[in-house]
Amino acid sequence: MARKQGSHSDITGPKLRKAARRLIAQHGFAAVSMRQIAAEVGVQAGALYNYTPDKQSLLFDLMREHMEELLTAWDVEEKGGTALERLERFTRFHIRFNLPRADEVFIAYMELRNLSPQNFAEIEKLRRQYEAGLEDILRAGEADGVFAFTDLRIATMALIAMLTGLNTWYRENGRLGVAEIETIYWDLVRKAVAVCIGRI
Amino acid sequence: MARKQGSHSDITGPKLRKAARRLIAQHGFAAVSMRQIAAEVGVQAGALYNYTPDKQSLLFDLMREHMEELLTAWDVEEKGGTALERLERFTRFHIRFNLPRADEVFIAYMELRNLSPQNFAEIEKLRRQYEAGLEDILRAGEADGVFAFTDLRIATMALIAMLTGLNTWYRENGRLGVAEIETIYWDLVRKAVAVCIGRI
DNA sequence: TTTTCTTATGAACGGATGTTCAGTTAAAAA
DNA sequence: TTTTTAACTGAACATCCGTTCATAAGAAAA
Repeated sequence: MARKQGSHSDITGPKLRKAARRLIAQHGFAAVSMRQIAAEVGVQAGALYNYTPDKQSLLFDLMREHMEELLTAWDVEEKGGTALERLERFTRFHIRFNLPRADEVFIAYMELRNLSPQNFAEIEKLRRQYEAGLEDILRAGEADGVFAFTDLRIATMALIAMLTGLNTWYRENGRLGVAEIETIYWDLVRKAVAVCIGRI
Repeated sequence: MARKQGSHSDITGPKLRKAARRLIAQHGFAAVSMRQIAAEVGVQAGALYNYTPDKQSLLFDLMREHMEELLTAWDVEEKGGTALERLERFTRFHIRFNLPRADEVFIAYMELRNLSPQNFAEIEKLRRQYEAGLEDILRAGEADGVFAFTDLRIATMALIAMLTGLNTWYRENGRLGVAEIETIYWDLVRKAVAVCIGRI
């Protein structure tokens, strides 16, 4: 036996990425074998090498793809308005983009250590680019006197960690819908960095 | 050759835990072999099985040990005072406890999926116990009218994610000392949940 | 239809994996 | 000192790993 009926790279390629994404998110990159992925695709292990030069590239491509989608989607968002409006837009965007991509986000955060040094550097660059988007907003707000925090870099990282942490406990069909969650988080984010006059 | 000079279970035991902690944090549980761990201990792979029944138990014991140390240390902290004082104590405790335990925290968050189902359930129980500590404080503060948030559970998870995220970027000998970081984070935490009167 | 290109198989490669165990030697107890 | 116990070796087990490749067969082009 050799080539199967109906087989086509436009079908097998996406199948491979999907299977790899799911299995790596569930068990971890190192714990998943090429044979397991091949089985989920419905193909022998050797066939995967028509689509990726090696296992490492498979992981790297998944992560780069995700990060580039993230940056592209953020680029498309409206950019103007007050710092407060921009921060709300970032918060809602981050949640709306990440929530339906549980596996991708999980991999992007958990499998960094399984990247080769140069691949790691490239992903890290993309990630810093995204963080810079939030940092710019916070900086602008501080200059305008509407935001107040002790340290810009820490505030940036703290907010991103808070938002991304959502992915660790959110489950579809849970108690709250995405729109509600967005609003709840926006409330926390806004207050954390907003200038606050009055009690406390 | 067999038993080595100076060998003793009181020495090799801790050495094993330390080596396992470091290697698993660096490369991931699945990516680290018993032979690698043994090499770092300075022993053959077979010798490790005097200290752990299998690889899975090694991971589980590391995680349980960490979680129990965390809960014990938190139990010892003072419990009284206003909700605001209690929240500050929790914030500073969390940072002070977790920062010097980068490897343990990393493992506790990243390797959950490599636990067997019953081991996972046990670790999850301990983690929820810790989260309940913060949740109680937030609930008390809300009842007293000093804290305000839309959803108690989300506020709890958001704050923990924000605090724990610190471990992903903090480096010893960095720009800021632990005391400063504590204060900066306490500022963010306090504002995020505090009742706020005035602008914004 | 015939030819060419794509997409797969399945066996094979060397090496790594977790774990077991009989045997050996150092340390502790008698 | 002799005996017992604790700690470790080194080889072996079956199995899995990522990757390569000659080969086969379906799909597309001629």
